Amino acid sequence: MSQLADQLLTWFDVHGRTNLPWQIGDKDKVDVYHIWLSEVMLQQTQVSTVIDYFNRFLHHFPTLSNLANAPEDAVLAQWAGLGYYARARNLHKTAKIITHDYQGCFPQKLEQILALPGIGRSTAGAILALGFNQKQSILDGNVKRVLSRTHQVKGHYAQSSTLKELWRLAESHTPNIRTDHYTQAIMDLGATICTRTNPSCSLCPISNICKSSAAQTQLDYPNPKPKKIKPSRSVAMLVFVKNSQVYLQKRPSQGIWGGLWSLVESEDTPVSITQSMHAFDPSATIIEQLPVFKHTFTHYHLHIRPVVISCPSSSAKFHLIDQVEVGMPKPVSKILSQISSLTHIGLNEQID
DNA sequence: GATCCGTGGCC
DNA sequence: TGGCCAAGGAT
Repeated sequence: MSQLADQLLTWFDVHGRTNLPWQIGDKDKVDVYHIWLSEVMLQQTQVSTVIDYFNRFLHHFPTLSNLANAPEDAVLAQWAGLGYYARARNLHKTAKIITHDYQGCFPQKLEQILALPGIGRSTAGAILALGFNQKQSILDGNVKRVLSRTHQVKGHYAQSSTLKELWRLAESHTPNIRTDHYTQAIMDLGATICTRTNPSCSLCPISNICKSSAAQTQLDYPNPKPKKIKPSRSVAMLVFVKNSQVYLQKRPSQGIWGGLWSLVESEDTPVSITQSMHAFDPSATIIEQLPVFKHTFTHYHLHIRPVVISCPSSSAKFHLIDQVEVGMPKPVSKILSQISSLTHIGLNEQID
């Protein structure tokens, strides 16, 4: 066993996290469904954010079979607000595949798991290591940070040569025994000791073999990615209102907010807004313009102008604001919560 | 290899 | 305030 793994396992026995929701299973045995769900939720998402979503999701879909048989809208509704919605759609697809192709039992071979939608190399390794104690490696953000510091790996993560070297190191350190504990341990170290800013090297169990610690260059690793300017876009969101209800439409599965229900969008110009609202309902009239606000994605800023529009003669299908059982993007639910508080357009009045 | 894909917390 | 990025994967 590598010295790093040995010292990490010793540290884990005292300082490792053991109370995360997905670490607790019946009969002291983890549930692979829970491990898989947590790993997908944790992709590019911090533990503190995931915990509430994880518990609520499991409450709605207690078993993999429940998930497979649920409507996609119900799954997306539980994912709403968590972001990266392809994860939810792929999770649902994979649940169906496991139900139909694997008799409901999670496959235990790397090639089988890698073939499932939404599961890449690192998530596959995590499922096998944490769920089945197989000797498989992971390379998530924590492991990348720990290993790039320990071994002073040059280059940023987007470079394939850097990833290749980090994967080589990750596999070289993965022990034959207690792979489950080691996998949890190196993630715990990255999350609690070897943090991105202000790492606690004095408390680190592997500082004696860490090249960055010896050279006092911890903050130089991982090397930062060259930064890019985020472009800005503008859009008007049309809130069509009728009898205390709003109009929502399901977005295509491809692209931003795929599969979620959102407002009608228009180019943010008076002419375009007018055209769009009259195309929806010739008798539509603007009730109110709410303040423009900014929503920032990973790769661009979006300036949103909500326009509240009355369309009493529309025959489209509307939704009761407080009874939307589908997934909505964060800015849309934000707009609807503002609408709900507007007393002067009658939305807070109950109707029959 | 580069880009797309969400959101929230941190400093 | 705003840039940064977190238990990545798909194309």
